[in-house]
Amino acid sequence: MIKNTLKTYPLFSECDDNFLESLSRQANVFDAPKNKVIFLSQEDANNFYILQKGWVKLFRETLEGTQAIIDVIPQGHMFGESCLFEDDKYPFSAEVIESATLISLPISALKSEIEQNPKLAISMLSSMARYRKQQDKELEHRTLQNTPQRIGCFLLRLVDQNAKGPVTIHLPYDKTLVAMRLGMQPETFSRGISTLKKATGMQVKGSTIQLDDVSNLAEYSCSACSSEFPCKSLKTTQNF
Amino acid sequence: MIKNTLKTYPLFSECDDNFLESLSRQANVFDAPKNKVIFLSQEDANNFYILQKGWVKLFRETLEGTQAIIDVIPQGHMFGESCLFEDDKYPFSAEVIESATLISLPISALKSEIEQNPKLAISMLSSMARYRKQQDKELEHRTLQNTPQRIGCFLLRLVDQNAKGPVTIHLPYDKTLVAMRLGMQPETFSRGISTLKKATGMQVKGSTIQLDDVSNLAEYSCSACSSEFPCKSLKTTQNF
DNA sequence: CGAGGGTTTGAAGTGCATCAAATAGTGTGG
DNA sequence: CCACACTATTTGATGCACTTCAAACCCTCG
Repeated sequence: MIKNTLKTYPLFSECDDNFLESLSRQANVFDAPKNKVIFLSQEDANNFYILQKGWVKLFRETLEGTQAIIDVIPQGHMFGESCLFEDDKYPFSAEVIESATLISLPISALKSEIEQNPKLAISMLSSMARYRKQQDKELEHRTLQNTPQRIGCFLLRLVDQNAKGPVTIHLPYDKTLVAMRLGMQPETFSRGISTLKKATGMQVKGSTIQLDDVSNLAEYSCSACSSEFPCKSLKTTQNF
Repeated sequence: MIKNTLKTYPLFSECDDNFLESLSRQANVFDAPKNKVIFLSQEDANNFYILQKGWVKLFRETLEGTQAIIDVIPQGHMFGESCLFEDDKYPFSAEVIESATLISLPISALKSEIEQNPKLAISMLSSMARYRKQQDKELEHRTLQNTPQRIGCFLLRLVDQNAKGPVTIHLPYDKTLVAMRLGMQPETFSRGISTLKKATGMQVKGSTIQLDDVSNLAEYSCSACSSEFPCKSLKTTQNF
């Protein structure tokens, strides 16, 4: 039941049943295989999406074809809702990178409800503020951290921030994509990982990483960041 | 009259006189000299500010003291309002870099009005969406453009996007600060400018730059960007 | 005029990208 | 279950871009 799914989202927590009812009637659930393009940058933005399963990357590319990964969307998150108050074109392209199940929802419905329901507007504001903070941090990292540190920081965001003792991390998707996501080449990522191994004693096997203790890694990565380790300001919970 | 100043802001355009009246009674206008710190990162966020005159930089720093410039605020813009829906701490520090006149306004007043006035909430959403788009672009530039291109892009944003023929650009503040703002060293900035001179034939004298035509520069810089020149998605008008 | 900050220039080093090739890993059909 | 094909990842070698350190230059302002 889509309505119940919607209800679990903080963004919709303050919405009444009527609206959710009507929204779910306009919803469209579909599967999409790897490499399927959901929408292209500059297309008319009619829908936003909830990613129920799989992974989706958001990106832009230059005329020469070089890509900049804007974000990689994890299961359970929304995307494409951001163009709400812009020019009604998607500001980036979206492509499935791990076969996915998606719900598409009309932006127009969200927009009109926001205009009528102040609580939804507030939720939307919170959600955007949260996102903004992350982006902000991302930019800082590009300025202050070198590549191994950025990788370390990425890994730390994948673990429970309060974990004590040994932890196991699974890279959520391709190393190549992680590299792009962090704004570096795959080769650089690979070398960065080995630097981290030497510097922090972490164990790597395929896409599984073991740490005796997060503190080594935290110290290594967070020394070049404005916030110290238990890094509240970063994506730890659901965004929307 | 502060109320009238407030009225000129798109953010407040939909607000009624009562609110603006009460807001301006809580306003505090003051001058601040260069290097004056307005607030520090992580301080309790009680006020947001309108910069009537001068320049203010927003930044964060690591324990070691390296700074990352988040943004440089031009005359007429607001700052500090972004923490509205966060943890009520400023996420960055603010410092005057060109002697300034500021209006401080209580965040609490804005917050409660947003909760009551859906139109204000919508304005706020638009404003955040606009900002988000810029940040987004900024991040892309760090990924795709090299330093001279980034400088060129910065210069292009200072000219009328539809200008034909020769244009004169004045750097709005210190070259050193421009460099930091673009995430590079002053030396790199200086060398980047000479590269641009050679590549596009622009004339530089102190902080004044002359171009016979923007098209050369646009071609040089925008080839490594996902959007082409008359670059709508970037800061050209007032943000808030 | 002289002091001090901003800016440029030079020389050297580092980090990341690029190109090329080897290796590991995965899925396929036989 | 193996061999092959294909892709992801690692490794090596090299080059360029940016930083760093140092010094000169320039400009402004008392």
